[in-house]
Amino acid sequence: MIKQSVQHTEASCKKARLAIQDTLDVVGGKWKLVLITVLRDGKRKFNELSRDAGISPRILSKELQELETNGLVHRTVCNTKPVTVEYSLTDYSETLSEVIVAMHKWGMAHRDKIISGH
Amino acid sequence: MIKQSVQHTEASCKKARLAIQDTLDVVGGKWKLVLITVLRDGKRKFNELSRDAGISPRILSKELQELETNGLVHRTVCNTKPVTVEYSLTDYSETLSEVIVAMHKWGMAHRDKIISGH
DNA sequence: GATAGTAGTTACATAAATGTTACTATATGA
DNA sequence: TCATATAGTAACATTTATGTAACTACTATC
Repeated sequence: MIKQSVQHTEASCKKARLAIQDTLDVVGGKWKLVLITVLRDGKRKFNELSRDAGISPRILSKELQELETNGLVHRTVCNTKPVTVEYSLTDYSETLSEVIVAMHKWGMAHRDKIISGH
Repeated sequence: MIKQSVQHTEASCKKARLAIQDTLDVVGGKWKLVLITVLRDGKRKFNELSRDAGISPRILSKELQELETNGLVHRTVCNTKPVTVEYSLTDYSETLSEVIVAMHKWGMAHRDKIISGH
């Protein structure tokens, strides 16, 4: 294996940090990735999400709006007796797969490491 | 390609969410991944990190302690004229590679998407 | 002895995130 | 008319994260 000589300017480093901060802005915080994980299992109604994720309506509403703004979640109003609203993942949210899988794997492995006592 | 029938209990979903929250606990927030990214470029002294990452000593100190606790960063006191302290990544921090690379890639792509107007 | 550099810490202040409770609006059926 | 269900929103409280400024302890050099 040959060690690549990577272009490594101060600017490129700054960009890397920005990219990571961008990702954290969109998907960081306590709930965003949790909601996405739940929705990967299938669409949910507002109250279902609230129950399934254990998140209060106020925060849920805010988080869903932000996810919608970033094109990750789609909101559908249904013509039901009392109006229901279904939230589902967009196709674009698929682009987050790698991130989610990587974080899932790492979280499991790290927990094992901690439990086994380093 | 065959669609796998994945074991998909409520418990396994809850675990997935926990794993992701674990990862966010260790590596989320405004600075942790930024510091790791900087340190991937090589070890730094305390003040260098403060300057390079644009983070105040108080927060830097706290973040470094947490990273050390989680086995991601190593702290070395050097026998220099005024004592200096070098911070570097541990071997264990390598396990975060996938997460970091995935977040880096996604952040860049998402920024491009936003700039190009969806 | 005074000054300056390194690595922090302390006390204080502010900002951001999250939580709790109660409420609105709409509609259905008892 | 009253109770119930859905999807939120509003007002308020609390907790957590982050920032700022000044300070300590140690040592070397002027």
